[in-house]
Amino acid sequence: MFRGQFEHNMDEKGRVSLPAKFKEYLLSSFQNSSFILTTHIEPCLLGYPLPEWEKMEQDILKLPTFDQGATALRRLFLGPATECSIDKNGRFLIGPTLREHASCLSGQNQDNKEIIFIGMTNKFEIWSKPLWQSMVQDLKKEETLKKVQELIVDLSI
Amino acid sequence: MFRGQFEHNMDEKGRVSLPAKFKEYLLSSFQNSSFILTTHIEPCLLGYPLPEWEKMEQDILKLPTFDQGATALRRLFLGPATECSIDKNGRFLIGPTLREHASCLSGQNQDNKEIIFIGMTNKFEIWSKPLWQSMVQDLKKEETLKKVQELIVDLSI
DNA sequence: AGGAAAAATCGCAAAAATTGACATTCCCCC
DNA sequence: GGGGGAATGTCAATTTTTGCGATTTTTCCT
Repeated sequence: MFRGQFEHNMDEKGRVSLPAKFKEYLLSSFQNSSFILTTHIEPCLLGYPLPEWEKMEQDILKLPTFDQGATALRRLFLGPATECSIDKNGRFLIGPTLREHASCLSGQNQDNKEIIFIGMTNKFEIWSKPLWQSMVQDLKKEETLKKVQELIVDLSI
Repeated sequence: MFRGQFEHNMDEKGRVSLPAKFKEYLLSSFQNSSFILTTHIEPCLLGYPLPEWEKMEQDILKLPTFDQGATALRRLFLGPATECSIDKNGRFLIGPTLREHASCLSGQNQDNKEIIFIGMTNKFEIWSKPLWQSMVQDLKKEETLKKVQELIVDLSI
C-alpha cells in the first residue's frame, strides 16, 4: 500500500525520485515499478499502479461518447495520463503538462522544486510544497473540520 | 496505448511530427506507423490506428444507406478520413481540409502553428493550441466540473 | 555514537526527438 | 519542352530527453 508522506526535490528537468517505499510496493505487488501519473481536479497529481489504472481506463472508455461530463473527464483526466518508469536511481520524469498542472518547478524557477508525496492506500498524490501547505491550512478551517468530524463519527474511528 | 499530452509545431506546409510515444505505440502494437486522421464533431481531429479505424468503418457501413443521420455521419466522419504515413523524421502531413476543420495554421498565419496532441487510450485528438486552451477553460466551469465529480464518484476513481 | 547500507541528489555525457532549412521530384500551365 | 509552384523527401543543427557515475544525505543496525 502507498502510505506516508515524503518530501523530495525535483531537478530542473522535472525528475524526482519516487519514495523508496512506494517503489518497493509497486515492485512487490505488481512486479513492475512503472506507474501512471495524471492530473487531479485539484492542482495536484495522482499516481496509480498500472493495473489499477488500466481498469479505470476501460471503465472510462465505456462512458457515453458524447456525454458532456464524460468528455470532460476524458480530456482532463485520461488525456494527460502518462506512464512513468523508474530509472536506475529510482527517479521518474514529470512531464511539462503535469508539472504545470501542479505548479511544480517550471524552468529556472527554483522555488517550487520541493515536491510532496502523499500515500493514499491504492494511489498517491503529488503536490508542490507551497500548494500543499496552503491547502492543508484551508482544510483546517472550521467548516471543513466539522465535516471531517461527522465522517469520523460515522466511521466510528 | 496513446497516453499523455504533447505540444508540437506545424511547419507552413502542414507537417507535424507525431509524438515519439505515439509512434512507438503504433509500431509496437500494429507493426506500422501509419494511422487514420479524420475530423471530430468538435473543431479538432481524431487519429486512429489503421485496424481500429477499419473496425469503425465496418460498423458505419452497417448503418442504413438512406438514413439521414447515417448519411451525415458518413459524409462528415468517413469522408475526410485520410491515411497518414510517417516520414523518416517522424513527421506526417495534415491536409488542408483537416487543417481547416481544426483551424490549424492556414497559409502564412504563424499564430496557429502550435498543435496539441491528446492521448485517448485507443485513439488521439489533435487540437490547435488556442482552441484547446479555450476548450479546457470551458471544461473547468463549475457545471461541467460537477458532472465530472459525479462520474469520478461513480467510477470510484 | 560509529559505521554500513540505502536513499536521494547532482551533474555530465550520450542518445534521441524535434525543427528549420534545403533539395528533389512531380505536375500543371504556359 | 521549359518554367514555376506545390508537394515530398532528406539533411543537419538544435534542443530535449535519457542514462549513468559519483557525491551527499539519511536511515538503520550494532
